[in-house]
Amino acid sequence: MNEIKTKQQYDRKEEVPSLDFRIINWVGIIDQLTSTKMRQLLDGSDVPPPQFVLLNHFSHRPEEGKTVSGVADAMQQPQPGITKTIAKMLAKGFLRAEENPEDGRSKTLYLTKAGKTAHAAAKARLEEGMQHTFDGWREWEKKDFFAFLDRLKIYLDDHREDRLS
Amino acid sequence: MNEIKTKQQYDRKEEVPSLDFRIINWVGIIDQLTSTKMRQLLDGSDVPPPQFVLLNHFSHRPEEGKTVSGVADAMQQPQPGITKTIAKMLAKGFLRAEENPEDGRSKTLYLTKAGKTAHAAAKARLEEGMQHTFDGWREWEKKDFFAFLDRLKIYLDDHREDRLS
DNA sequence: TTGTTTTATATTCTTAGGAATGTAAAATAA
DNA sequence: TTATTTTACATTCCTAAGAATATAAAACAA
Repeated sequence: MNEIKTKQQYDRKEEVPSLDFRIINWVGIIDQLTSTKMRQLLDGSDVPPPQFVLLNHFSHRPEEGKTVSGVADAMQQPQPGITKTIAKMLAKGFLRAEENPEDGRSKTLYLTKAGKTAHAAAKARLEEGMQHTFDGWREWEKKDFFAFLDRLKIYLDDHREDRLS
Repeated sequence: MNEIKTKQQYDRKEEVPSLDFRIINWVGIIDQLTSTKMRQLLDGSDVPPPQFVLLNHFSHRPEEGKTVSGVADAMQQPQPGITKTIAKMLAKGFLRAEENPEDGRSKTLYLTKAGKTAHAAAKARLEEGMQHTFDGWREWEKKDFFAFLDRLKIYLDDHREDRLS
């Protein structure tokens, strides 16, 4: 991305994208592939992928209540989408909402027993289906890989200008 | 993903996902962030992200014609979505379709001059907007990072069962 | 206190993606 | 040759995600 290319180079028959570009591109492809896999693995369960992602989030420190906008921010997604997913999860009883007596606008969301159960079942399916993904990887390789991902994520996170609602 | 956890461990207050899971998860977050950035950078241009991705593909060996299903396969996306995106690109003149005299079912798609121009403009916007993403990275780090991504991608690619249409 | 701004969430609209299915041409089988 | 299957692409329907906006409560300012 930060290479300056001459017109000459652009005109080559086969254009080779920069490493920067390819990294971003590969991340997109991997996300595509894992999302597809995840959808297949969760197919037929009562937890579609968007809800699994939220269940995942709620499982992290489950005793703490979360707000819609808090979840939206953590998920780095626009609030309206989160509202809709949460509405479905409330309807299914995976979450429960508590009115906030201090502030009539907001409500606090908690994972229910049913939500925990659904999450565990979905997670088991995914773990089962993806257990061989990193076969052959050394532990340090996974750590190094994750460190690269984290470094990139932190940069992108720090430099995004949306700061969702 | 391939760690076997005891019930005991699952019941801890704060559940720490395995490294495998976190890698997949981080990829998803990075894709989310870069997609958002890309959408913002291309906003107002005549090339929305899905079309940019295809223009990118067509720019690679532009002299070779491509078929709808060939593109769908390369993009690892279902064919109907590709058909729709290509229809828009044909309408805008970014692509041109040639009948195949040998086979009345298929058609061959080529990038037009207008398509090349649109692609170059969109690419310049993206490069401009993302040029600092890898500031501070050594070349070997990017190479190592890409190698990890590629290794994971190859595994996922080899083990997907969809084999789109 | 009244008017304005900010904050939390909900609703609506549009586009994109995926699943299922349809159509028509080509390949294959009987 | 005729029937069946396969292949390439198109269409339809549904869910999801993003943009814009609405509503309503709280905080703040005059």
